[in-house]
Amino acid sequence: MAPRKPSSSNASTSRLGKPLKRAFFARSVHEVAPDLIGATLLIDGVGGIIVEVEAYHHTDPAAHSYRGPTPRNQVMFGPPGFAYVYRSYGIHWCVNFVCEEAGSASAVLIRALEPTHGIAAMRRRRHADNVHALCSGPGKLTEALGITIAHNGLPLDRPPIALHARTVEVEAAIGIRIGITKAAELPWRYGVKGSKFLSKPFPK
DNA sequence: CTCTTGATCTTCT
DNA sequence: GAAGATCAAGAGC
Repeated sequence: MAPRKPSSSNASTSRLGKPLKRAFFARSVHEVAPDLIGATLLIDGVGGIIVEVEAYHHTDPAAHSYRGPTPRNQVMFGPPGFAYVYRSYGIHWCVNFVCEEAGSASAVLIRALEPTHGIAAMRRRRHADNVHALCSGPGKLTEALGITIAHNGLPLDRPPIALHARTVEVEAAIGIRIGITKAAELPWRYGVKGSKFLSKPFPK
C-alpha cells in the first residue's frame, strides 16, 4: 500500500457551529462573503464547508442584477437570506445567497465546498469518486447537493437548507473573480488559500 | 500539464 | 445572432 500523505482537511475535526439566521445576510455583501468562508452548507443533510465564494452587487457590471430585474434574477431584488439559483451556460445550476436589503440586489455566489456530510450521495449524483472533484466549482456543488431551480427563492434558515457558522477562525484569501470579463479586475473572490477543494488555486 | 471544443438556457443586441 | 458567474472530454506537449 502506498504511504498516505498528511491531509490538510479539517473535515474530521470540524463541528457544526450555531445555525446562521437570516439576519446574518442583512449587511454588506462584502462583509458577508468573507464571513461565509468556513461555514457549513447542507441541503437535506448533504454538503460541506464553504471554501470559496464571490461577491456581486447591482452596481457591479458583472452581476446579473446590474441591468435590472428579469424573471431569472428577481430573487436577487428581494430580501436577504434567500437562495438565488440560476442556470449557467444552459447546463448547470449555480447558487447564491442574497444579502443586504430588498432592492439592493446583492448576493454571494457559492463556488466550492469541502465535502463533509453525505459524501456517498454526492459521489452518486456526480458520478465521480475523487472527493476533490465533488464540489470544486459552482456547477459541481449544486449537482452534488441536489440544488436545482426548485431551490430558487427558498429561505436559507429553513429546511431543506441549513447553514452553520464556522467554529474555528480561518483567514480568507482574496483574489479576482473567476470566469468573468466585465469588472474582471475587482478583488471580490474569497476563499481558503491552499485548500485542495477550490475551483482554482489562489495565486501566490 | 495546457489548450480546444461541445453542451444548449437566459438575456441582450 | 452572440455572449455568458461552467464543466468534461479529448488532443497535444
